[in-house]
Amino acid sequence: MARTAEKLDEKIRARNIRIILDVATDVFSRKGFDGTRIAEIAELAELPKANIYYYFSSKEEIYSAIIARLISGWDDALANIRADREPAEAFRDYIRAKLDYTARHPRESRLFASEIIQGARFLSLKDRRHMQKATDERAAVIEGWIAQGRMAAVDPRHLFIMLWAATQFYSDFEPLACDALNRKKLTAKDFDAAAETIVRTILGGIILPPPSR
Amino acid sequence: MARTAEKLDEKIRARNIRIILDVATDVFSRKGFDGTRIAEIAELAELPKANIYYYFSSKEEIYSAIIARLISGWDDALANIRADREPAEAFRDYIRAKLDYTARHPRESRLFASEIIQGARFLSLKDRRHMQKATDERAAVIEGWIAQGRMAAVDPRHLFIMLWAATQFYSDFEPLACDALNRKKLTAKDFDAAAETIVRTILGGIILPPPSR
DNA sequence: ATGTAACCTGACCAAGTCGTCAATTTTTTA
DNA sequence: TAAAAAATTGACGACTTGGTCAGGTTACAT
Repeated sequence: MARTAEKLDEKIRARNIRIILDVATDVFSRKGFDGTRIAEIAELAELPKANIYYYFSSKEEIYSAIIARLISGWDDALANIRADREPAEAFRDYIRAKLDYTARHPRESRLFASEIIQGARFLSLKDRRHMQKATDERAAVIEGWIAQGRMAAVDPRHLFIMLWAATQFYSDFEPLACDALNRKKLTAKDFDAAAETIVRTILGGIILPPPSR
Repeated sequence: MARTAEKLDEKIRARNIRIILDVATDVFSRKGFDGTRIAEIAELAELPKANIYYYFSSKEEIYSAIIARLISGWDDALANIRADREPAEAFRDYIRAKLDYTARHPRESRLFASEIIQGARFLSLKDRRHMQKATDERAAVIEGWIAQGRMAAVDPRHLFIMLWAATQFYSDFEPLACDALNRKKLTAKDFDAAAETIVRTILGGIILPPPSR
């Protein structure tokens, strides 16, 4: 019967596709699109190379599948920027959520970064539009806060870029972050300190008012 | 005579090497190390491929030469962080200098970023130590400012990471920046607005004090 | 049991890759 | 101008790559 067939079908397909995407994420994030060999993905997935091509018709298809999968992850963090929230708390939660996500998914983060650096060749127009729309909406929220006098009048789009950049950095450029912090590897504590610094700097600035009197 | 020989030697050698490094920077920055074909470098340099190998013994040698060349560029921006300066002005000038450099050398910036993302495979230990030392020295300056009560007590190393990340972003992730700002291409005005936003946000924070009274 | 659809895979290919080399031309020196 | 040094280059070879395919096996419905 079709139902049972589909079920097993799902099981084997789903399992293999999951494994392939999983190890492919790892390799792509370390070697980039061109540096990645299908043979290496096959090896790590413990499948013959031809079997990879049974599920995916090309290297690009695997790559695109990974990108499409990870974009939605950022939406959750962005959801913190809502008009009905207190700006300070919204930004704090956003920064923490974004850092948390990037700390938990460094490979996806790096893969995406390397894709953008090389010109966003495989980032679908749909995904780009989705991200643009998300940015537009949050920018509107921030402009509302500014109009209400609850925030300084900064360009919300550049502000987003700043936050995105600061949070991504720790995963994307981990070797640089390690050097800057004198670490062999980044720990959860380092991500906490990063959140602390970013939140404090963004919210309050770093320059103290001159001593009163 | 040796002097004359060296002179012409310099001319032809220097010229070809300059051309090769120049076009190689372009290709490497767009395609990454593995994606770059020596044949393409040769074509753009208008030299036969074998001639490239007359000056460089491998693809890696070209790549490393480029990296070594660009690191010194950042030192100039960092020079703004000096103990004898007013913190606010020092940071403003640093941010502007860094953004200016990255706007003028986007290819080098991207090449470096892609090198780091892929694990800093070819970044020499010497270069890494150099960057670490530069960070250490500026961190000490900032700690001095904090001790003097001229700055909020933020972790200077995370602060540097923030500034580095925010300034690099516009070149490294230009497609994302374009999407976020609704642009086809970034202009000098956009870099000005970026500097304005970063400086204002970092220095003063974005949260206004509650209206007095 | 048996037919069928899904799944698996070793062997293969055409296209491209980096890097080499021997032979030639150009430039410099004496 | 002749010898030497530097620069140039077409052709080539060993190797790797993404992708194909025909023929096999496994899982399942009936």
